[in-house]
Amino acid sequence: MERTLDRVLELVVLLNDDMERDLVRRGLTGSRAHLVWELHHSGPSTQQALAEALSVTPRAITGLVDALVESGFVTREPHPDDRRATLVTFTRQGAQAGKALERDHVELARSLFADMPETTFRGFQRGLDAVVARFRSQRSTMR
Amino acid sequence: MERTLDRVLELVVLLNDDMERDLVRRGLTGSRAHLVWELHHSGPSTQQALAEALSVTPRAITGLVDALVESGFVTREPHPDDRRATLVTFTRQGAQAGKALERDHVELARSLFADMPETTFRGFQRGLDAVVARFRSQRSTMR
DNA sequence: TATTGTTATACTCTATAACTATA
DNA sequence: TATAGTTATAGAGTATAACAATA
Repeated sequence: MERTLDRVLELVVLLNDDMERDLVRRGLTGSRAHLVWELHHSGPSTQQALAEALSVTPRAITGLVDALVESGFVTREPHPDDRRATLVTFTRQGAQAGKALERDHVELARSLFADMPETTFRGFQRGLDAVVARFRSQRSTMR
Repeated sequence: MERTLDRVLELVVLLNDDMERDLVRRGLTGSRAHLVWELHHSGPSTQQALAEALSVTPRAITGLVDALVESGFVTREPHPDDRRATLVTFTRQGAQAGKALERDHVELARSLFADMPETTFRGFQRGLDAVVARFRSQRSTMR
């Protein structure tokens, strides 16, 4: 079982490195890409909403948005109903980056699983679901 | 396939959070724990060797070792044959932490897989090996 | 009063570059 | 010359706390 855990941890490293390469190519860091990814799926969002989505303090979002504004991925637009809030919004470049990340994601899934024998893939899926389910239940027990 | 990749990425997050909790309990950060883990498996090491093992610059090792010295996990001992080098060496507290990490690791493997049906576990192993093998070959192609 | 986002401050991890002591 | 490790400097990401503007 330990060997299997080590193999999982090896996969984590390989995945992180691979995804990081894609991001750098797109002019993003991991944290900024996470924000772009969130914006891509949720549309224009308040920084508060982003803070919750990324599980990070509002202060950290300020920094990430500052960086993404400067590099031309997003703008801060006034919130129509709440003058305290801003809506972080894609520029054209940002929207393109969001779509590119989506494509990279699909491509990664394909490159990992596409030519894997059907039964192997099924077995992997089943075990994976079991592990995640077990983890989730442990976690909800802890709180 | 995308759903499966998402599930893998969910597992990555769950694993990171879980391991992070263990480390904090032991008074370590992720990077420092990585160094402790390496020392636990390799014994007293030069900072150069640690830099290569952690895939990080020597400068980063200086910082990590400084922090671990200050918190009482390691000491810098003179290298017997090379007066330029230092041997980063466990204190008693550090050695205990190394063993504790080892126990946490075994415990994690158990909690993940112990009561998983044998066939599910086998299927998971097989798929996992296939994914990692595919990743490794891709990577070696790239260099 | 509560919420949104900011400034102020600090810590961790990392990198590059210049330098010292040794090999 | 080359190597081991340091100082100097910088940048990214994160956190807490105090604060301004608005709800």
